[in-house]
This record gives sequence, C-alpha cells and structure tokens, in this order.
Amino acid sequence: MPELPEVETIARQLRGLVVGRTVSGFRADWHKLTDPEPVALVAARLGGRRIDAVRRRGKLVVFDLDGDEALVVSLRMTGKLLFREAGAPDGDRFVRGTIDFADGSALAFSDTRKFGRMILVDRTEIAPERGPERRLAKAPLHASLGMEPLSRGFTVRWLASFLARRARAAVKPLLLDGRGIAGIGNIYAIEALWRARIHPLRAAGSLRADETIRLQEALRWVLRKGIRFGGSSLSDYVDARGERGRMQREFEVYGRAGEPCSRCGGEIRRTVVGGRGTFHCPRCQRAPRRRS
DNA sequence: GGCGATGTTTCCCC
DNA sequence: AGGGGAAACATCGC
Repeated sequence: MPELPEVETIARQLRGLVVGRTVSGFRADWHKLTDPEPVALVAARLGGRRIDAVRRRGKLVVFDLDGDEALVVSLRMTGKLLFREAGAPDGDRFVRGTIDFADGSALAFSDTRKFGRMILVDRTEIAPERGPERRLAKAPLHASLGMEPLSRGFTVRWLASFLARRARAAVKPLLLDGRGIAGIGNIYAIEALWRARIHPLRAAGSLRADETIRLQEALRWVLRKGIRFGGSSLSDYVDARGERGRMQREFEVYGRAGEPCSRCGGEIRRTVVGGRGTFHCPRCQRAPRRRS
C-alpha cells in the first residue's frame, strides 16, 4: 500500500471532493470488504450520512460522518479510492465497493489484491495522534496506531525514549510497526535510514544521540518530501484523481540495487529484513557487529 | 506454465 | 520480546 505520503495525498484530494456530500447508498461485491460486518449492515448504517471531514491516521483514510461514527478505509497493498462525478465512467475492473452520493457522484474502492477493508467505527475508537494511553492487547489497527511522525509530538526526545523502550528490536522492522510510529511503510523506512546513514539491522537501543537526531529528521524530511511530490506510484498505483505521484523518481536506494550510492559511490545492495525487501548502501550505512 | 516479486497487516510458532 | 514464515489475494515480469 500506499504509505503515509500517498494516503495523505489521497485524503487531501478527497477532502475537496466529498466533504458535504450525503451518502445515498453503498454496494460491494466482495463480502470481506467490510469484514467482520456484513456489507448490508454497513450499507444500512451509512445511508443518509453526510461526510463532515476526511483525514489520515497512519495509513488509514478516515471519513468522519455526521453523528458519532467514522468510515475507516485501509488501502493495504493495492487499494485505491477513486472519485467520480455524476455520469462519469465506473473506474477500473477491480472496483470492490462503491459509495454513492445523493447528487449522483460516487466514490469507488478499487483493490486488485482484495486486502483492503472499509469499516464503520465509533470515532472515539480511533487512537489519538500520540497513540493510545496504554498498549492494547489485541485491538484493531485503528485503535492501536501509535505516534504520528509529522505531529508536534514526534520529537527527538520522544523518539529516543521509544527506541530505548524497544532497545532489542532491529530498527527497520520497528519503524514498520504502526503501533509505535504510524504510517511508515517499507519504502519510506528504507529511504529514511539511508538519509540518516543507519543500517536497517541496527538494534534500536544501539543508536547514538546523533543518530537518533538524524533519524528523526530523516523520517520527517522523507515523508514531507513524499507528500510534496504527490506520493509515489509504483506499477499502476494512482491517487483519488486517478493520477500518478512523482516521488518514485526521487528514491535514493529503493529499487536501486547495483547502482552507486549518490552520497558515497558505494554499491547499493538488496537484502531481506523481517521478510521485506530492503535496500541500503553498505558503505555509508555500516552493518552492526552481529545480531542474533 | 513456474517462480518470485510486490507498497500491508495478522497470526502462529519458537 | 522479537524474529521467521506464511497467509490473506492478484498480477506482472522473467
């Protein structure tokens, strides 16, 4: 999926397109789309609701409705939200569900791999931007999301304390766990670690103060740049207007195995960390002594 | 056709 | 706790 910058791009676009519109109907032909609720129940609760706001939390798109509920959309790997005006064509052949508005416009949810979900929740269930007060045992993602990395709370001090709490974890998989810091995905984790000159396998607790400062800066810099470029579009990924982002041309290491590092000339390597394809420059991101 | 890869999350095992 | 592996799916490239 779409990581934080892509979801932010989509939420901003949708804000201008659907806020104020009233839902007249919801249909879906993939029963797991609203899992664990049946589609018919979600449709019934959604009908007649007005969309008051559209925002992003982590990698989730949140539609705040009039009343106490919110529609939470998880795009996962290939989910797209495609807006269309009244009378415009349907979208692509992977549309799994559609929200119809009273004025004839609609919002389609297209998802090739069917991992995405649309669920209706009470607004109070969504974790606040600093994360839930205490760690929830077995809660759905929207309730357990951690710190927003672009919020004021994401300071060097907060990050240092977070890394200390999770001292034994490898830093890259830790960045990918949204319950700690929300919204960072594989690509932006890779790019931020390169910028901060930190090897993906370093233990979180082993980062020195200067490295922690660099990591905090790098995460924010990379995410903000992603937003400024309209997110990245790999393969056929598009935003809510059906357009491609431009961030993919800015990647320094992602997808660049074998190419020289733009900073030091070292040869960029592809490895697998925590089951995910990972790219780094072995020359300016020094490997830790050894990990088990 | 087979194999491996894909931007996410969750679950099970050790 | 945290790492490994697989699964939820479908498509694409070699």
